[in-house]
Amino acid sequence: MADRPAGRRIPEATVTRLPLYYRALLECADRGTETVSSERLAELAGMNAAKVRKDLSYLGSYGTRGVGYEVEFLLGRISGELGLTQDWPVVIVGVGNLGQALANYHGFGARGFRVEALVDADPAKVGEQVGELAVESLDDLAEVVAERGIRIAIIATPAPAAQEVAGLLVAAGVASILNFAPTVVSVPDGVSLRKVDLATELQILSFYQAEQGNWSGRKGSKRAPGSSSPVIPEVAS
Amino acid sequence: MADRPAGRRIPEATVTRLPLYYRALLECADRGTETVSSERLAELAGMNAAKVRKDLSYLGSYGTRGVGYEVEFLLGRISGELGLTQDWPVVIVGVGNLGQALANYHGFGARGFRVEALVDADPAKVGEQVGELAVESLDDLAEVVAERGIRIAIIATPAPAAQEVAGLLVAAGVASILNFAPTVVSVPDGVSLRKVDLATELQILSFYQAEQGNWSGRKGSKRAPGSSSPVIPEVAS
DNA sequence: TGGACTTTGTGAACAAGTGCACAAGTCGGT
DNA sequence: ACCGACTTGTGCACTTGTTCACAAAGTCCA
Ligand SMILES: NC(=O)c1ccc[n+]([C@@H]2O[C@H](COP(=O)([O-])OP(=O)(O)OC[C@H]3O[C@@H](n4cnc5c(N)ncnc54)[C@H](O)[C@@H]3O)[C@@H](O)[C@H]2O)c1
Ligand SMILES: NC(=O)c1ccc[n+]([C@@H]2O[C@H](COP(=O)([O-])OP(=O)(O)OC[C@H]3O[C@@H](n4cnc5c(N)ncnc54)[C@H](O)[C@@H]3O)[C@@H](O)[C@H]2O)c1
Repeated sequence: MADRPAGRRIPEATVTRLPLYYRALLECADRGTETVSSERLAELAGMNAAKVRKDLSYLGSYGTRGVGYEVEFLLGRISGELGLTQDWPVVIVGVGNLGQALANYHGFGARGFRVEALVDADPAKVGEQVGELAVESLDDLAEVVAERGIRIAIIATPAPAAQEVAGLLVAAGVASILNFAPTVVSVPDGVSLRKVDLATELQILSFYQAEQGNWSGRKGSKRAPGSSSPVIPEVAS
Repeated sequence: MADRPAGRRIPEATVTRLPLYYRALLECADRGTETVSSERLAELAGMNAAKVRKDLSYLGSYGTRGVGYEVEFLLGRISGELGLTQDWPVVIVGVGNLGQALANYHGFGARGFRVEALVDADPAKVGEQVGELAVESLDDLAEVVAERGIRIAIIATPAPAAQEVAGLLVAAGVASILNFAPTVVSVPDGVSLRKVDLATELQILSFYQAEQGNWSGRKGSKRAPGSSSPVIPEVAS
């Protein structure tokens, strides 16, 4: 009923699912669907209906009983909450194998982000053109970040450089970091850090693989084994 | 005390952390450290000591009070649990931007995995050499998987192809899939699925960014905002 | 207008995960 | 032997997340 979000705090688990709903809703919108039920949305997002409803309820009561949720409206609501009403400029530090793949990826734009700068420490790489951007020097990082109002950074350097780079980024004013280097990076309080670690993911899969056969039916649930956080909570330095 | 693991079931949250401890222990081993305390290990893994101890206790009681854990022994114990005593052959399906970066990545070998085959649907790509491997045809997927005893696959195709590819993989005998395509993929019971979604990660960061300033001190904890699961539990089809 | 049907929103039970705090071991020195 | 310093292992309280199940609210149609 409350048309106002009110002062609730959105649980962390819910936040991690909002992007999923967002994606599912975009699909609906593309198809021209006007409204979705929690059931349908759950199906599209690979989730269950009760969870969807509870999650959405944290944003306010925007559903209509007997009907469902208005796709366009909910999209606006979620993108507002996620801060996707604008395109965020992003800097990628470390333009190697992975950094280049990310730089060439055109899937970010559709999701609220724009790779705005590429930075590398290797003088041989600086000046090189990758897609529509030229690689800039690590020495100019602070300048690049400040001038273009960059708040979000992706670290794609080798592990040993990651912590140092993170420090530079924070000093330059970056407040959110996505780290691909397989190492623990700490950042001061007030900075968000998430990480993606391929080897870790594979190892988790490997664990359940090793359990093969006897994991199925675990706890009687139909839940697939590999789940939850590959991203560990990072504590302030 | 118990030298035997006994019949405990390792909690999911713990499983996702074992690779972290593993990595931290490898560092210790490299440095020649013989034993680590839970405190030290926690520091290296970006975790807290109590959690480390509790997690390790699920593997059995392998610490020595007053001393800590024997690095080599614990490494063996964890790699055993994670099934890393052998190198798992992995197939990458979709050799585009991302697939190539992954194929060229030499960080897997050090962590118990070996990219054994590259598969793509594009005839123009088939036969192309990427690193030490030649790209093979999607038509030969089943054969490739079967012949080389592949159990783990990485999907790096465009989103629309992901579900179909997953189906083929499962049919071919793959039991664990790591999906990079930003779409929900379902697999039958008995198959593990994890996903990595860049845009989702960035959106989560964006959420906390939007909250900037007022999230700090949330609940009085020092915890950085971006945490928990970017990987949602996938349910069997 | 009314009644059958659909779907939301949420309280409450349950399950999982986290962190504290401390007893119980272990060690090295005396 | 004993002591003091140190560190594990874990019971317990607490927090967070998930699921159920149902009343309330709305639609649709006759
Ligand atoms: N390539 C992959 O598929 C892949 C997969 C998983 C994880 N990773 C991780 O991602 C990171 C990058 O991997 P990669 O394969 O692209 O490595 P890479 O060696 O190809 O590229 C690293 C780049 O970082 C640059 N660099 C080094 N130190 C730097 C610094 N201090 N500041 C800025 N740039 C610096 C190097 O010049 C190089 O261009 C690594 O930590 C790797 O473990 C990569
Ligand atoms: N490139 C990135 O940095 C990046 C980042 C995040 C997510 N992703 C996701 O990873 C996936 C791959 O991205 P990309 O940039 O490498 O795309 P890409 O277009 O460069 O490569 C996709 C490859 O998959 C192949 N392919 C298409 N259909 C196939 C099928 N049915 N079977 C096997 N192969 C098939 C294509 O021939 C192509 O070689 C996409 O889903 C993308 O959204 C990519």
